[in-house]
Amino acid sequence: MTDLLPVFKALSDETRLKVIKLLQHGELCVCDIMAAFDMSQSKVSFHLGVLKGAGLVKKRKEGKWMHYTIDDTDYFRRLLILSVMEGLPEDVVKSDRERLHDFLNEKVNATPAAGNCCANNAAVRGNEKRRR
Amino acid sequence: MTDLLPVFKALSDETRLKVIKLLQHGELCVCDIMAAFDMSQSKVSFHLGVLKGAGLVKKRKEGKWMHYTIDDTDYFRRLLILSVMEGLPEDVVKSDRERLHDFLNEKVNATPAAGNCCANNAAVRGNEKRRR
DNA sequence: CATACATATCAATATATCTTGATATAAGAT
DNA sequence: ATCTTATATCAAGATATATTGATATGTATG
Repeated sequence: MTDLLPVFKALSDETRLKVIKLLQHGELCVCDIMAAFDMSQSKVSFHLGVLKGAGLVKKRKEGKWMHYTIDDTDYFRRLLILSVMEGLPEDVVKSDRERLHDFLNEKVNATPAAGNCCANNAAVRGNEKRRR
Repeated sequence: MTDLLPVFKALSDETRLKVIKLLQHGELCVCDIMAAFDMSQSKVSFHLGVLKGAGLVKKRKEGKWMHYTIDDTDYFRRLLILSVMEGLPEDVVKSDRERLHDFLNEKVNATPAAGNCCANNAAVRGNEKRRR
């Protein structure tokens, strides 16, 4: 088994636990997560980087986008992931899932001419502040 | 299940993982752990406090001594503890177990007149420095 | 009761981790 | 080619956590 410490460190942050929970139902790209949590881009990237470093998520590049998923190749990590899914009550991420849902809808409907993920979405330009 | 975060936080420190590992074969008092790791008293107390706060160990008072053990009442924690026991290779704590072993021997043999745990042991008075 | 001992706690400092805002890079679109 | 978009990375500041040395508390011992 690999080094335990980085895995536990990666799991010892509320934001990252919520990111894991959000990934429960499948792949999301960075801007989906930004929209869901109304969180700045660098913050999201940072936390995804930590999760990646601990082998808890993996990424897949597709054009401009980077898609993240739960990495369930290792048994120990999968077990931890499972306990996060089980242990974090769904209502902790309720509003986040709602924002995500809305955002994904806009993506489908309102996408302009070409394949822009979120150009038309205000939550995208790192503006947690502006919105509050 | 209880709050995950404090549990993962408690596990995200090398010293505490080693303390858990050291407790694998049963109860130890604070000064045993001090001797094993050649570590200051307040440092040991601090880390035991964090583990206690996360429900990963429990304590039992006996006279002047405080004995700590793995707390295996909760299923999720027990599982994590198990992965620490399995995941931390034994040689990470090899020299610590040796020091512990020596210390426990001294305790049995050289204990003066009355029930002093470690009055006669140099490792006891918080002197990591002096020994190196 | 005065003293030694085992442990806990506290204040100050040191260190690690997160957050923010800015800039860099790479892929598409125009 | 140039501009826009998506993401990563970096430096600076903010916050959290760990370490140290000192003091406090409870318990036995002389």
